[in-house]
Amino acid sequence: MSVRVRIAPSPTGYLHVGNARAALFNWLFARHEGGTFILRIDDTDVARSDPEFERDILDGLRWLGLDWDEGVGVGGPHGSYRQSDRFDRYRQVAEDLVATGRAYLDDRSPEELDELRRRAQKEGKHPGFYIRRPDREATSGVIRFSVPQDAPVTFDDVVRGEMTFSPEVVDDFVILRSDGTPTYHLASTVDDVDYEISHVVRGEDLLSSTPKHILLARAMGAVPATYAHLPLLFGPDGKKLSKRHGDTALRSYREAGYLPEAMFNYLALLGWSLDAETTIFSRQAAVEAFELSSVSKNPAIFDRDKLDWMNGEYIRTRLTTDEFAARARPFLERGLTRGLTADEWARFCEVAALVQERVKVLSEVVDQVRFLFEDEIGYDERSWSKVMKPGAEQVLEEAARRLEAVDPWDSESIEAALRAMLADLEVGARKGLQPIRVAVTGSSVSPPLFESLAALGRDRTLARLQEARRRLASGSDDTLR
RNA sequence: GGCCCCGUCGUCCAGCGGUCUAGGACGCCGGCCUUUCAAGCCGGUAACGCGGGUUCGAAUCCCGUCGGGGCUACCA
Repeated sequence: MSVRVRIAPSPTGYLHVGNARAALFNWLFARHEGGTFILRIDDTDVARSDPEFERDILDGLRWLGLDWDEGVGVGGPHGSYRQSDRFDRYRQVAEDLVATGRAYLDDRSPEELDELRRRAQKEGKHPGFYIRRPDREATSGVIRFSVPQDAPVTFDDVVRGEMTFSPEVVDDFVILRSDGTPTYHLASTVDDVDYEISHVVRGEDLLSSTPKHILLARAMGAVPATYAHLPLLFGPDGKKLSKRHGDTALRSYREAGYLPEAMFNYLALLGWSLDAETTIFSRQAAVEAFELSSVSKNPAIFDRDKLDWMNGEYIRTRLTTDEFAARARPFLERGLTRGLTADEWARFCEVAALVQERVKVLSEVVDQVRFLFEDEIGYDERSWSKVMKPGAEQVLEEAARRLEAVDPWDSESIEAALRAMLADLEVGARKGLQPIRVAVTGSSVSPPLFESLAALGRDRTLARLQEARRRLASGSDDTLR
């Protein structure tokens, strides 16, 4: 039997990293098995669904490199892959189930239902214990699936092993709302059956719903899919990853300048490993090694620190300097809130290699090179007070004098001139170079000095040394930032 | 409350009865390198929740316990 898996996000929010990971595992499984990866949009919640979210989901999956073979955006042999287009089909299934006695119309009020739940709770039973087919016949209301009470539901979960649920804890769940729209359980299961999904690979939060899906599929006369429940993703507090934890939208990582390759690699490691040693691996290597059955059962905490490290690793070892510069450019221009001129772009490219090994995310680039593009740099107060000690004035003056004469204006000549100055003044590199760094870049932290000056250009360098000296002389703090 | 899942360093992952004085990665700490910051290199810190079994032998199997989590809607 060929493998057909799907990811079925509901467009009620931006693509969540948890869903992205579920998509990733489905994709890995499909690619490893030579199967089919399907994208379906579960928009049965018409009120909360929004096309913007659907677009975000598609963009996010593409960004991660998870291409799908069938589904929204690419089509396929099953017609629409959007559930809102299939409401008639779901309604038909629900009605058929009623006709064959496997489901029933229920017009009990919320109050009556609540009462039944309370009673069950009080008796220490499952809340749905008393919510079964009532004696009276209804002619309107919701349609509930009638859970057969004669046998437990057993299935073999690929990651968790054999699961058994006794029928009294599976409630007679609603499959069709009173307004005629299907619930998730119905729509999802009908689609899994209709689209011949072989494996349902999803989050563990749906583990307890699985008996419902199996029962429904069987009632439709189908063989239920094989199920595999992935461990959940937690925030640092050990709770299911949610908005409270900050960035749960994949797009925010994309916008912060994480590389899709790094994100892919990191996500793959949450609940799976290629082997005992390997941390960094390619998509291809992951596809080759992936086994659904070796997915971990433990929930995983999303660790931003490790992601940051990994992204830095990808930036500095998997990207050529040209690639880095090109990928950094949009982030740089956004940070600067303007486009770069050809001259400025060249200036950036001069120091790109040095910046490349210093950033963890692309959005940090602008902080490293802002001094190259903005004249009003201001001075970081702490940096200033740390280096502008007695003797700094002399260093700045001397540096200016010597830099004026440097020819050609490149990092080698600049370094030679400044090192000669250090020797003549008999000051160490730390003491002699830091004031220059702060004067020119505004901060005691910057890319290497000589290359920075070379990229900045002689005129700007001299002007900044001049400005720093003026400020030093006046004792003014008007340029502090 | 009911049902279900999970339990190895702070975090992620390895370990599938002996090779474990428990391995890798992030983080953290220290050192080296060094014009700052990074990076790099070297070294270190740190875990089998607890209690019973089973077994010649358990991180690995079983039971209990404790802890964490999920579900419990006319959301998905």
